[in-house]
Amino acid sequence: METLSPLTQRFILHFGEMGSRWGINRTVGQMYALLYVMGKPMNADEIAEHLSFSRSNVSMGLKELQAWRLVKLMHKPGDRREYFEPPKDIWDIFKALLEERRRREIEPTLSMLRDALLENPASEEDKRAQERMREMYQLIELSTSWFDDVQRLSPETLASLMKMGSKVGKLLDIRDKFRFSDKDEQVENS
Amino acid sequence: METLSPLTQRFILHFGEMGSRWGINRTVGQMYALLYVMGKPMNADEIAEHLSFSRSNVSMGLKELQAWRLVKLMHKPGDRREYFEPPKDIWDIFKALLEERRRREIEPTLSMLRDALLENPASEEDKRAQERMREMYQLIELSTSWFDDVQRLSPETLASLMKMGSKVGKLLDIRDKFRFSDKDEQVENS
DNA sequence: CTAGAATTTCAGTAATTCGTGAAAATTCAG
DNA sequence: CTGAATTTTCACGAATTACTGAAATTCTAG
Repeated sequence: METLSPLTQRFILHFGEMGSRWGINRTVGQMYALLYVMGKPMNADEIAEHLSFSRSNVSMGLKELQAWRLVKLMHKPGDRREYFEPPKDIWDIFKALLEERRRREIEPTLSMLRDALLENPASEEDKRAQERMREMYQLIELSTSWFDDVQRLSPETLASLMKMGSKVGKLLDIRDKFRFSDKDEQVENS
Repeated sequence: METLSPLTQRFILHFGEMGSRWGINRTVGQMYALLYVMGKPMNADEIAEHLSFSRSNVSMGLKELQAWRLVKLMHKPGDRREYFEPPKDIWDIFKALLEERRRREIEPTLSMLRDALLENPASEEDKRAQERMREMYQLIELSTSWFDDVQRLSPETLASLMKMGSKVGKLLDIRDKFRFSDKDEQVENS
């Protein structure tokens, strides 16, 4: 850690602290921050060296970062060791993060709700419970499938979409002018 | 817990398990699930009773849920105890969740990055580090301010936006056509 | 193949987080 | 005011999670 500039150190320490809030642990957060800020491939020993972690901890951490697809494994010619680096395009990082989070935090709930909704209610209490669950299911389903769709957009389109901000709402009005008299062509198709 | 139907129990237990992934703990997750699925205001003793938690744990948990704005405090006339219930509109829950998460998980990083970027680089290493930080800053800034904007939309607009999915991208093309021409005269030929 | 270089596994300890009960504080009806 | 009802605080043991070093495994140059 003393091998790094104060600026870099602060960055890394911050990611360590935040790590817990993000569902990864402190050391994994620091490892990611190091790789990100250095912006060049590093091997496990270098990481362990810079951060003064045990070699085995680094190994674990890198495995986790790979599971999150936040780092990629690569090799240098003539060097047997494995090198790691974050995706160069920050949008890829962003997407990986959202996607993985969805897989871990949303998907299991969705499938649990699906199951619960299939069951037939044994009581009035169950009926009402299922009603609540259905609301939840529909919202999650809607927002994740929206997310799927949007994720397929190119970074550029995505960026300009975001830059528009709430003006996107106004676009809906414009779009409505195109709607002519087609019945089911309203929201689903355009 | 035995006072609840099996269906409800499963729902609650699931939220307990997921709790950890969501950055809240098991018991808080269960408390929320109970309140959500019952769909009616409950007081702390009732919650402790149903879930067999200590009264003090329920008190802590409710405080945390309030901090997340996932439950509201209310009173029943002629009853001194405090009752809790989740917001009735599920969109409000959704927004509260996103907003709070942003406040806790994003905001601190944003401000750390702002600070780091103000500093003037002491070395080439710092220059490159700042460059990486700037990329990150811009992405986060862009997506959170977008989120701010979108959050202001009405639930209906938001819902139809989501239902459009990636077709929103196509709208951008339409919009571009307007940008380079006059106004509503374009409408007829599409 | 083999030897050593590189990585992973894992058992054990350290550190953190959780949940409880007892006690303190707050609230409000009378 | 008073005191009973209600809620909150907090220290402590229980449970979970994180990190390490040693040993095992995998890999590849020769």
